[in-house]
Amino acid sequence: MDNDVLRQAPLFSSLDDEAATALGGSMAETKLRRGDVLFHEGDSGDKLYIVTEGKVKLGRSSSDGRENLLAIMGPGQMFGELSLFDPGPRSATVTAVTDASFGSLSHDDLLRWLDGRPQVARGLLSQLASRLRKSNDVVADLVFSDVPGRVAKALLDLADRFGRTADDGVHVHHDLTQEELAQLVGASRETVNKALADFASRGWLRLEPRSVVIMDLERLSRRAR
Amino acid sequence: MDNDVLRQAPLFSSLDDEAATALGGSMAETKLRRGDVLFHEGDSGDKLYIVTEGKVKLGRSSSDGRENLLAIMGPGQMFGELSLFDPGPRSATVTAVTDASFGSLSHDDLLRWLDGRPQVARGLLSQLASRLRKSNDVVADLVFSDVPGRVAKALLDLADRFGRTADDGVHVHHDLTQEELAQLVGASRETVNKALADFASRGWLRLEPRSVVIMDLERLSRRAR
DNA sequence: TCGCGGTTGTGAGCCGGACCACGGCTAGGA
DNA sequence: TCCTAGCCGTGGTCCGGCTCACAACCGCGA
Repeated sequence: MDNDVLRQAPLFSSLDDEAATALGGSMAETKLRRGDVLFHEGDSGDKLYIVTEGKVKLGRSSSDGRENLLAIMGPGQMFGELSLFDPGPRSATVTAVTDASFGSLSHDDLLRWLDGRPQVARGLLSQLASRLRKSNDVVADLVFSDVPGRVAKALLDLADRFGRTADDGVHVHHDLTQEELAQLVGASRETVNKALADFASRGWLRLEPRSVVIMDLERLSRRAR
Repeated sequence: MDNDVLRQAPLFSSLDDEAATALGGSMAETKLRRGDVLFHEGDSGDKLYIVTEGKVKLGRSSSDGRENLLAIMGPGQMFGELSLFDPGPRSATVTAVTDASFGSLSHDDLLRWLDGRPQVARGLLSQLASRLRKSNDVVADLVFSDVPGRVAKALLDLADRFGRTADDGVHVHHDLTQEELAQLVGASRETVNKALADFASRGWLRLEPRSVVIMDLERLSRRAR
């Protein structure tokens, strides 16, 4: 396993080298191609995954087939922890949006790890707490903001995590289709497209396939609030 | 502190008597009257609270003053844990919906407790995981369901936690005004009122002030999905 | 007893955004 | 090289739900 990437994960950042190496040793590696599904909502399974390369989407679908994305996860981020501590089927489907690889850890291995190392438990708790805070923020956005506002916020979040600053703006290769972006903000593809077109016509950003270049972070942030 | 109520809290249910008594000993007690605020969104503070009596609402408000309720908490339920593990200001305002009392535990006391007792850490993790799962469900409902559907779901949840079954139906003294119910499901007071009136006219429930009697759980559940 | 603030019931009008229907564009496979 | 499948851009229509407006009601304190 690639220790450097593991160390990016908030969960492991506080571990000393020996501990990180030992934990890395008990992890298995998985690889996926764009579009491949790692597991489906409703599946059983108790593995925890950490993205080492690429991006995945966590999604759920309604009874009539519509989709909603809970999150996009990139290198260093962790998912699947719900099934570890709140037993039950997987609550979301995980699909690769780019070719991607992961380290995985089983329930048993992790629990063995937890008992001796209170700082790992502390790390997991703060990880979950921060996820919960974010999820509550998403709820507030759905209630308070309109679609353009939510699109702006999503772009800023993606820029924060995946953006590279250049002299013509922040390049964000989010790797999402507008359809996926729409599912992420809980809106229709058409409405999201119109919001993006509007932002572009104001000169706040430039659209590229599966990618945007943000030219005016300031105004975009204001629109997000 | 009242040990019996503490034992209802999932967090403490697995503790033996000695441990529960010891933890109870380090807790302080707080009481509030209906309408009183325990703390505001944005306040600093690192206390964890457990409701021993009554109900509270956790809410956040938008910049333009509108409100949104994240949850209603009753006896045995815990809140304020976010500030424990994800340092930062309180993310919601907590207000008493009925006269209420709480036990509280400080950050330091809890951490002292955590180190020696892996099963408490396990309990906290599963508590947070379950909260996260619920929060994700709320997001899905906001995206997929219409207002009557969300109202039905909220009533069923309240019935599950606070309802008493009698021969004329399940009596749910939720203690919420229709305004508060509306904030809980992310809709306007008027729309919620119309949804309730519609359910009542179909004979699924009977409306009473700050309370409902559910007469047809079956159909209400179907409407919720 | 009489207001009076907070709550509940209900109608009218308007608007954001979903849904539908295209047409153009691009990339990848035969 | 063309053909096809997925994307992307953009109009038109319609409807759920928000806002506004007002009336009835209930309990409570002066």
